[in-house]
Amino acid sequence: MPVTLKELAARANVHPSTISRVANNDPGLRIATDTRSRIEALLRETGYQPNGIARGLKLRQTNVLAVVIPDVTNPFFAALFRGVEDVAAPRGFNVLLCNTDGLPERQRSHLQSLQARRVDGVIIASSFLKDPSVRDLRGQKRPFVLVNRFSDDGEDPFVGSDDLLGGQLATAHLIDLGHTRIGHLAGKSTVSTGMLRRRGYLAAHTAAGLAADPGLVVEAGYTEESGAAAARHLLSVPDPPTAVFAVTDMVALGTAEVARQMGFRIPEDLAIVGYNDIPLASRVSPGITTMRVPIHEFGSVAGRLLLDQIENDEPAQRRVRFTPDLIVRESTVAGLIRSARSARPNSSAEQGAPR
Amino acid sequence: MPVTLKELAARANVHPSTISRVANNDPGLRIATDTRSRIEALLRETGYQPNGIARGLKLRQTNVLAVVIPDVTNPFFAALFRGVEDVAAPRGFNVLLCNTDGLPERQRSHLQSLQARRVDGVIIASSFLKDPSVRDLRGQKRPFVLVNRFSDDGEDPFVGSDDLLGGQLATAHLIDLGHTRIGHLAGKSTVSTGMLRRRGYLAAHTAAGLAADPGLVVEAGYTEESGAAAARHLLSVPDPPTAVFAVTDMVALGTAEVARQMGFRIPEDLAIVGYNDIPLASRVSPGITTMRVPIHEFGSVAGRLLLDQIENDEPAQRRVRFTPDLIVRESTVAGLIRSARSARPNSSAEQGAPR
DNA sequence: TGCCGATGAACAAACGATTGCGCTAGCCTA
DNA sequence: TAGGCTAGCGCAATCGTTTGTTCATCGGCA
Repeated sequence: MPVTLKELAARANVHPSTISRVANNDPGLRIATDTRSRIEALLRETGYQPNGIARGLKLRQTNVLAVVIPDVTNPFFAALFRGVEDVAAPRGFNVLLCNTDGLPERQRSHLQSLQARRVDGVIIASSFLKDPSVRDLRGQKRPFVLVNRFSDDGEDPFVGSDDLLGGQLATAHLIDLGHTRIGHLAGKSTVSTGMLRRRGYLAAHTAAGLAADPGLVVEAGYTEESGAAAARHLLSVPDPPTAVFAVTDMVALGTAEVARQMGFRIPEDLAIVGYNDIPLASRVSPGITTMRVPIHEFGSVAGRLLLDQIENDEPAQRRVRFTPDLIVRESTVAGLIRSARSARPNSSAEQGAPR
Repeated sequence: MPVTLKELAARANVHPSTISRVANNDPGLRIATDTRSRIEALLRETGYQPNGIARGLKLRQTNVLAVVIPDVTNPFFAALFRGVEDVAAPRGFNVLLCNTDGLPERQRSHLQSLQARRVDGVIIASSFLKDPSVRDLRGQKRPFVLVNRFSDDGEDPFVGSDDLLGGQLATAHLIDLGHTRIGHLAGKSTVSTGMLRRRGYLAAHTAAGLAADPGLVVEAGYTEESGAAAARHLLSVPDPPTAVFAVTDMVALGTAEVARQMGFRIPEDLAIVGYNDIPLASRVSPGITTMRVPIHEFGSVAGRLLLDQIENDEPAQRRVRFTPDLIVRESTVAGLIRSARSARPNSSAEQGAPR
């Protein structure tokens, strides 16, 4: 059992409050030098660590953040989390990780538990456009930041990419390559990324004077498995598309796998574009053309936004949106020179800037 | 600000303790039915949630676990974490995630912070053979479980694979293929996995009556980058090996990349075996031959061991070791039929059993 | 009527820290 | 020598729960 203030006080023949002030380096504390050194010696000797629970109760601050994501085994969310922890740890915050598997019910129960725990702030990367959980959160005083997906078109603090533009650029790339029958393995229409990227897909068609075939848009979810299932469906229609824009790289990977199984050559029979540029996208063969977003930065910026809210006690309703960059690989263009430089994320590449 | 017991008590004209007992469904509580229903209505109406901090202070239990790993963007550790959370969440525990990047100093500071926070238990996957942090942990009363790496040959609760056997099987596979000059991109000798897999590598040589060339063993760390650097080194010697056993799949991936750059064909000029069978191993081309271990189960078993310790308040000094399975892919054997079945993790495959 | 046992709920002491305020010396000054 | 100032600490309330104990009331029974 760790030592308490009371025990130390007994050993030093002073009142607990005195120890507390010395340990916390209370500015403006008037204390005799010998008393202070006696106490400091005791603190060192015992390695006293204040009980964080008691401290939290008194100070109404836990120094704990929480990150709520669909699934940390998805590399996108793992990188996101690192971004958060990298800014939180140096500031003395620990971070809880909650996986929802995309289930609203699990998200709700996690958020409820986090509320009971009185975490100081929450970062949510699993929100829906209409999300009771987010609405509850707004009602509480608890600071939060949405990442990647926003909710309700609200004015909540948010960090993510310009998904409308991203969807448009991805699709325009396929149009530029001469494709006219372009499919879309869409995200859920209940999720902002799904809605906006799909809208971008349509906008690119309009801008090019092309008519998008509604039959070529199928909802594919966000996992590799659901993507594969949707792709199997899409590629089985009588007149299949010659190219697809997948809402995420994971969906693109599932698609590539299914396409290969069905005898499509990539990119000759089917060109594929993904989204996010997760590390996997550049490692598989063929490399997946994708929209690069600064994933780690999503996390670190969101973390900073959250910590500023917490420490300055201000609403800080900022919204940060990064512009995604098209990264062209072999899944859309055959015969690319696959050098390390072009195939792997390149740190000197131009990153989208907040605007 | 959430509602407190005291406020509810005022509204219901009863003492806070009465509310508490009703909320907690205190068995053996004698209470008038109308009082009870009045309180229950109030609880429902206000959606009362006890303050977890205050609760934790009183009950000396936080219902928080912590997982300490090198880096969650490494898919191995991400899967491990999921295993933990999947058993912790249903039991009402939240899980803190701490990344150390393999630095003892960061591990120490994390563990100190976790101690201050009074987490109920810790799972460590980043321990060293001689690890002051682990020794400190033994000194505390705080339950913990080591995963993947153990420490000090101690009797700490542990979940991992039989690394000696794994190293032996991996190397024997290369010997079986006819290789006689086999390199080893070793883990750190300060880490149990590094030490044992290297020992297994040597044992396989001995068993086959082969002499291992000490010049072909280089320490490669655990990241792709450090693995690549070590591989560059190893492959530059005058008489380079025709095969290597890499301590992890990440190191194997770095090796493959470097080998390709240096003009080695895989597996014709250089065969590569990894360890862990992370999802990436089956997705890259050529697929990486590796030793499969049940990663998710590492986490879930460790979580269960830890929770049992916490809830039953017993030491539960169990050690669980899984036997790894050799998964052969194209990085050691050319011309394999790359079907989905053989290239992707197969859930019906025989998993190593605890022994 | 008087006593006893249930019954129903209040009381109060924790848990371990933080912090505004009050108290007691000692010293200086007038 | 009395009064006041200040340095150096102690006091005690507080954060929100939990839980052993006590207390009042009431009905029943002798």
